[in-house]
Amino acid sequence: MPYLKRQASCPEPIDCKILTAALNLFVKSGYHNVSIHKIQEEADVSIGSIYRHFNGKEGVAQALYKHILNELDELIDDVIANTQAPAKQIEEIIKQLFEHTETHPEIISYIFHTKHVEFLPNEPLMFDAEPFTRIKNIIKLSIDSNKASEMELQINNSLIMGSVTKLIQLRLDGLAKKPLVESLDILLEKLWQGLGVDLET
Amino acid sequence: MPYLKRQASCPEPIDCKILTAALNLFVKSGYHNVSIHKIQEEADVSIGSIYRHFNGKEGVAQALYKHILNELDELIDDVIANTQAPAKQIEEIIKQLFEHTETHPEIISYIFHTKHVEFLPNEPLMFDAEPFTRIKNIIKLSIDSNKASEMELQINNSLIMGSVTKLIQLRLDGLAKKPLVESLDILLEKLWQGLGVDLET
DNA sequence: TTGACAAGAATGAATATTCATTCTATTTTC
DNA sequence: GAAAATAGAATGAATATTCATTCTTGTCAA
Repeated sequence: MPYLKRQASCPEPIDCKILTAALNLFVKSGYHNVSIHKIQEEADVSIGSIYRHFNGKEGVAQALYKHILNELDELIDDVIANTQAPAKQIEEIIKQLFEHTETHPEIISYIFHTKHVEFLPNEPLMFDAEPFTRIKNIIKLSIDSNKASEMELQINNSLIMGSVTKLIQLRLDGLAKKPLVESLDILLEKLWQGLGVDLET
Repeated sequence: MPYLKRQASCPEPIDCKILTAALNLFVKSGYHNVSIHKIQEEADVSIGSIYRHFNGKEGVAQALYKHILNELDELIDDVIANTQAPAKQIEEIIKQLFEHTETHPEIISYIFHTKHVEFLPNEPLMFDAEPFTRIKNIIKLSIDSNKASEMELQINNSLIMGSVTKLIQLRLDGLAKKPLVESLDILLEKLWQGLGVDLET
């Protein structure tokens, strides 16, 4: 099973094999271009097992989705636990995302480069999911927003998460030559400047 | 003898009917969830015609893609013809995109809310397509970039196009309550501020 | 003006294929 | 040895594509 943090243990359990295989295939070809049979082949398990564990293809995609959102949520927990100022928390979250783009591109791709609605119609839109609403809140806190309207909050959020998402996608598509962490400082400088945030480092 | 006016002649040409139907269906359900038969039904033409005109489902999607990229290209032509300063050109392009999001949401959605690689594997990545490389160039011109590195240009581009894309997607998903044009001024202010661009209006 | 004829556009039933799912047999685990 | 897990061949529903036929339109001879 793909973990953001932990290493998978030695005798890989069958459901982890399935999820790992599915993740790789989904990311490479897109959900609809991947058949159960391909997953079965790649994971080196039987079709029966896939049905027993996940009750079919959509079940696999859904389990993956929830698993990864969970890990993202834990990542945010960690950042919050170890960082004080909201603005610093945002910086750290972005940094972590950029790093994971290098070390776990499939996971990041499944989050940031996939249109889940097209195969998980019953899941809430991703940016309504827990980790992203939390990020939105931290952004709100990090910017002096006494008199900020709903609309302005949305713009701030779009500036930060929009540019981060765009960079991640460029990198995943091979259009960004260097690891994103190298862009981090410049990006943050421009972001905070645009948003009028003063950081007393 | 008085006679009823003939049915309005000039019936919509068949390939337009097909493209319009396909666009609506693709945007609503996603390419892979739309069958040729649904297109046939929605367009009120025969399956044979779809094959005659576009040689199948993928052909329809491809024709749509090229058609829409073309229109976007023309939009940029217009803006360039009527606006001097690059920064103003960018502003106008963003404004047009925001307006089109209200008046032609399907078209904008097909551009900004679709993963084309998953069904048009032979088309270049969208942000490598003509209109977007042109936008990238205008952005480059609009920002004093004598000493700007490749990386910095990419960050600038991500800030602008990333936030614009994000806002458009929010609006298309119904998560932005008001038309985006109302956000335009604030967005531009923050963008230029972040990018260090002075506008002598 | 009329009717015969040709060219090509449109039709949609029939076909071929793909692929998710089911089901029974087999193996493993405790 | 019972229960749980795994296997993968068989099934059939969904769906892309083909193609023989019908319809439309334009041309030209009588």
